[in-house]
Amino acid sequence: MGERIPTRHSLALSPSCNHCSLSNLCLPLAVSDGDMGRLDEVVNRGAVYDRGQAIFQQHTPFRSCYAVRSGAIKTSVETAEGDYQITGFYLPGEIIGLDSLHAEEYAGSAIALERSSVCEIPMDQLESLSFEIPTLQHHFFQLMSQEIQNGQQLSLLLSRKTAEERLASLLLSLSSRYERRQMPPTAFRLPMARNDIANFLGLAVETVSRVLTRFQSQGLATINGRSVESLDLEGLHSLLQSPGT
Amino acid sequence: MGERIPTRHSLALSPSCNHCSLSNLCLPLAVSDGDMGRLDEVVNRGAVYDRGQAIFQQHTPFRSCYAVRSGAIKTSVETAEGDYQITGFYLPGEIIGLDSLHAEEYAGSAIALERSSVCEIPMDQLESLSFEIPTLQHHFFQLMSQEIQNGQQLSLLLSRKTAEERLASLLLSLSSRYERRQMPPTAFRLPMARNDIANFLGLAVETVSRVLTRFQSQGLATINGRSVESLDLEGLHSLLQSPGT
DNA sequence: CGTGGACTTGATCAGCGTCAACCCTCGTGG
DNA sequence: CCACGAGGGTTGACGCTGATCAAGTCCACG
Repeated sequence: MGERIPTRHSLALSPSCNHCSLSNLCLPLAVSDGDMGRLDEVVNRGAVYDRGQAIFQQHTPFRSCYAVRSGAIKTSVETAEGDYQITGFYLPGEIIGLDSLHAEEYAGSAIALERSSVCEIPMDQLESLSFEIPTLQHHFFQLMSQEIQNGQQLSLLLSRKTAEERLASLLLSLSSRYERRQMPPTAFRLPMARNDIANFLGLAVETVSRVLTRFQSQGLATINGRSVESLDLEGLHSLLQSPGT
Repeated sequence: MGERIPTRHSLALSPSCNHCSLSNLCLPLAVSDGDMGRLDEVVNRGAVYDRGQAIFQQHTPFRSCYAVRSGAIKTSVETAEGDYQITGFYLPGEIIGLDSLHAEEYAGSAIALERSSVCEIPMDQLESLSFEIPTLQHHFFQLMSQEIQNGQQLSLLLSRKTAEERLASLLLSLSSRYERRQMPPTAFRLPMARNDIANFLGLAVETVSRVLTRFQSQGLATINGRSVESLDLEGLHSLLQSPGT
């Protein structure tokens, strides 16, 4: 259990953001080579979390955002009334915690879906740094506004789409994100449980299960537990066109 | 139609953000008196839009965010497939357009729900200015992360709440926001049509109508068209407690 | 005073949630 | 090595919430 296993892809020991294999997805893409040293001083690289462990928890003091380095993370918010909503799934190169920047406490929790490593970005230091590196401030504005848009897309999906469309959207989103990470877009492992998918998409677990088997029988994908194969990207896309107009 | 009517509350001619009656809600709260002049140079104050007019439109070149000065604004996104989702209602002192900061084009549209005036904030200038005024950059980070959280709350509402809970949430949100603006929290006018409410909350217009009349018959509010009176804040709040635990 | 859009009300219907049973997989321990 | 149990996943039957369709009313406007 507590054994130390080197993270795969040998990410673990990379001494600088500069040499990280994710440098074209992550913060480094906003920082010139000359300023990279400054970034390295601020970022704490490579903490590892096991499946189920929390990177941070709602209502604890806010310190840092985190860049996902390997694995996969889910973020969620919980209301006083006990409703629980997963707000996103994050893959390597993506940043979590941006929704808490304005507060003293984390606005939500982040849990590792599988053994994952993350890089800590202490935000007080980063904020100072971004006074000196204009492109960095600009990049954070971009990241956050992108995050707002993702939320809007999610809202749209939750209020207007059918169960099939929701699942199709999720599969296509994962597919394209894996593709950007040089991984096969039509065959991958789902890092999250059916439960998580259901919660994220605002459906019941049973519905998720049913729709996925329906996809299977329609030849849109081969799905076995968490493994997805031969995704029919075209077919899924055509599900999203509402028959309007 | 083209007649010039002075905006109410005599906001129209205020020469500086400093003297604006919204200065404790809007950008000025992040700027010291000494720096206020710099802010004034950047902000274009007081353009007026009639009901139905667009402050900006999706897919047009992004230039500026806008602070609502009087009236009320709705923002929305439209997908390629023709789905249309209202993403928020904005009251005086609130900022619109933050979701587009990262892009060349506006990610959504903003439409005046009633005759409204807004102050334009050209973002290239503001971004430069925020290098020099640390509290301003910080404030924008805060605004944006608040906006992300609003989106998460909306997602939660759309995926977990019943029609009654959604309406109750909206009424309570408006109520508390009016209160912060020194207006009565239990009696106000709804600036938006039933259609807009329905779209925003992911319901059919008919459902909105039915639920509102049900509220009325339960004594939770007196609702007549767009006028809301004697809101029972306690009662509405108790609707939100899911009977869990 | 008349017209069109916003709003309400009623009847019907279906998508998806809920409840319940079952299965499959994998890790644990005898 | 196998038995067991627990958690995740699938499948089926049923009912409810809210969408849809269809009239009808109210109101603001010209």
